[in-house]
Amino acid sequence: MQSPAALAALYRSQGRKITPQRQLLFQLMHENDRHPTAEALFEEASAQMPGISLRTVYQTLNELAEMGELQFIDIGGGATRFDPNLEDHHHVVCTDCGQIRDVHVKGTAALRPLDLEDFTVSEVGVVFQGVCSSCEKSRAKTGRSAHAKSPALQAKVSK
Amino acid sequence: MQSPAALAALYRSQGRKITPQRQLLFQLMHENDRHPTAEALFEEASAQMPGISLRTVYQTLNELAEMGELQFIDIGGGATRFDPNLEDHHHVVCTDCGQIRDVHVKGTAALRPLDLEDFTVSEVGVVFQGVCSSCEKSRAKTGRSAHAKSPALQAKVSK
DNA sequence: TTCTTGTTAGCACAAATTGCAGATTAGGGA
DNA sequence: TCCCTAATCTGCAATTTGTGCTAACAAGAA
Repeated sequence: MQSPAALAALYRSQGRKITPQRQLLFQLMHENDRHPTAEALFEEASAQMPGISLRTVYQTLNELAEMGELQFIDIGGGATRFDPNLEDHHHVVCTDCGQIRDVHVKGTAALRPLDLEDFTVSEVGVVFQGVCSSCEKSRAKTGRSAHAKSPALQAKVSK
Repeated sequence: MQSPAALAALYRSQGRKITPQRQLLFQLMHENDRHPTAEALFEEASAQMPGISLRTVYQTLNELAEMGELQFIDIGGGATRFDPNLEDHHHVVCTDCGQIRDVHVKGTAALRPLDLEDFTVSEVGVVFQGVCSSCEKSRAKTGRSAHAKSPALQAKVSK
């Protein structure tokens, strides 16, 4: 997404108001590359602006998504996460801790869906699943294997 | 996933019981390639076995997933969908109606994540987004554009 | 038949997100 | 600067999706 200032200008140009809540959220999102959930962002925001409503966070995220300034990513695991990175990129998910990282991927242009008729493809998303190094380490210690469970259980694990 | 008969044998070999509810669900899942949600499957099942519990559907799906007989897919849009197709395949999502289709994809082996250190990749998933032909048609008629909205709204749209 | 163990059904409950309505406030205009 | 009004924010109820718990059940073993 764009800088907080640019977003403010964009908002103003659409007759929307620049409230302190929005400014704070623009700021927090702009400097965040960890794909937080609405809840997580709400907590960060609350620290700086006690009293801000979770409802407002959701509302602002939805606005920004509609304006194309961020995208939602939903790779399993309960809550929707948002991604302010507008570059052409993809994601890596640790099946152990649920962490999501951005990656640039080479070779996506060569991907060819076979037997796909009657469908106009506009976008391609690639998700790599695996284990991050810190989970790898703790797994080696405890000797436990990946705890892939039901969707909801994964959600809990990923917190 | 395997045939209903094979599943029954597998269940039996694990000391699990073959109840009428399970038999019905095996059947329905086996012949379904539309990636239904638990709710959708519940409705199909209810038609043939009034009184079956949604709880039982969830339970059976979770069992099968644990046994590796089906996988959950979560491509945004509210409810988790399940996929009885165990072959190496990927998915196509219509951003208009939410329909999910299976596709085989050529070129995944050549995908290379760049700048990805400290991570052991074990699986790669590819999702193509676009518009299916029937949505394309109705869109042409009504002249409306894709209604990509908030995650929850997409969920509703996809029903 | 009776016991044992795995299952089902149903309801309460939890998490994530939205709908609604009344209280507030940003910002343009007098 | 002050005022007015549409846009916002908040809090809470409601919704959706899925799980925990437990009493009633069912089927095979003893």
